[in-house]
Amino acid sequence: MTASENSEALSQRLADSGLRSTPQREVIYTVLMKKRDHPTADEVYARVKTELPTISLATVYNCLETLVQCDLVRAVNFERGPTRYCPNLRPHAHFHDESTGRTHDIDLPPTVLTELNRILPQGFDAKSIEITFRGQASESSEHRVASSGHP
Amino acid sequence: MTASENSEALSQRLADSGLRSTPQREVIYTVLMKKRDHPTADEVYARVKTELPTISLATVYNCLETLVQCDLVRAVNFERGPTRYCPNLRPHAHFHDESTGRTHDIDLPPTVLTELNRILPQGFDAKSIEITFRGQASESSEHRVASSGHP
DNA sequence: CTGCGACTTGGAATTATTCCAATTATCACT
DNA sequence: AGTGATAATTGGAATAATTCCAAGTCGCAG
Repeated sequence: MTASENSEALSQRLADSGLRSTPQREVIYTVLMKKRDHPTADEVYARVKTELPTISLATVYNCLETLVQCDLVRAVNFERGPTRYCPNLRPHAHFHDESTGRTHDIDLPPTVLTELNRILPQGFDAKSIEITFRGQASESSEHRVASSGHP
Repeated sequence: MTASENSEALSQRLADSGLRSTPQREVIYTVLMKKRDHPTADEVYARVKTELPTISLATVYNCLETLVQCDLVRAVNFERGPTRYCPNLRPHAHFHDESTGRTHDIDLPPTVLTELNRILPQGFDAKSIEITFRGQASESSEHRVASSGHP
């Protein structure tokens, strides 16, 4: 997918929600797509500033929230720390490597999702499931999945 | 399990970690066991104060952290909001009811856990898994599982 | 009974995020 | 092109949750 295709998809999605495509939203989305490493709002702010030096942190928060609303980005919360943002839209879990602090995306087979929904007692209707593994990932696993994280 | 048994278990666990059993720790643990509704630190603070009026919020945070370290309590983080605390030690997921704000514990069959571990690529070794459902729970599900939450 | 380390306390500091009021940009329509 | 109306951005102040820190207290080993 090319950059302009992304941008197209972005403005389309925004338009669908009755929202405008702005330079700020575009750059923020591009930044997320370019380095898919679950950055915090602060980190996004730092990266975006090289391209839009006058952008404000408030705008970064606003735009990220907007992207989340449009289902273009997922907000991810690990224990305590700040919210992180992830442009991977396929159903996936997160593996949080406790020794490196990095976060890896783990694809979720649909069978697992249906299996999980089965454990819900009657009357519970889940709209979304969030799964987080915590542990260690070996050196060699480094390049096996979409990944990366906060150094 | 009686109150004194709980207290016994508590001081035992603490001792195992080379820590002392203190009134503050005991009351906080008791409070969590009595109303198992995933309270925040603030809520715990409020409840504990009726018994120990001079306790400080810092101590509540310290003690909760201690209990988490000793594996007597689990810290639970839903998106953004403050950390909540849960004395249910059996493997379980959380169901977050978006309309009431309540949190329900959902028991996890061991088969599901092994299934989940199977989706991890080689080299990933998970020490823990956290699962959160988000959605709606119907009226009738109210009393089917251990539950409750922030009103 | 005394000293040492563990524990608690209050308040200050930090961090992440949200709020708000004032601009600025963009669109729809003339 | 001009003009409102509406949406978006901005900076700074405000809030919320948590952590930090220095001082005081407690309890047990010697």
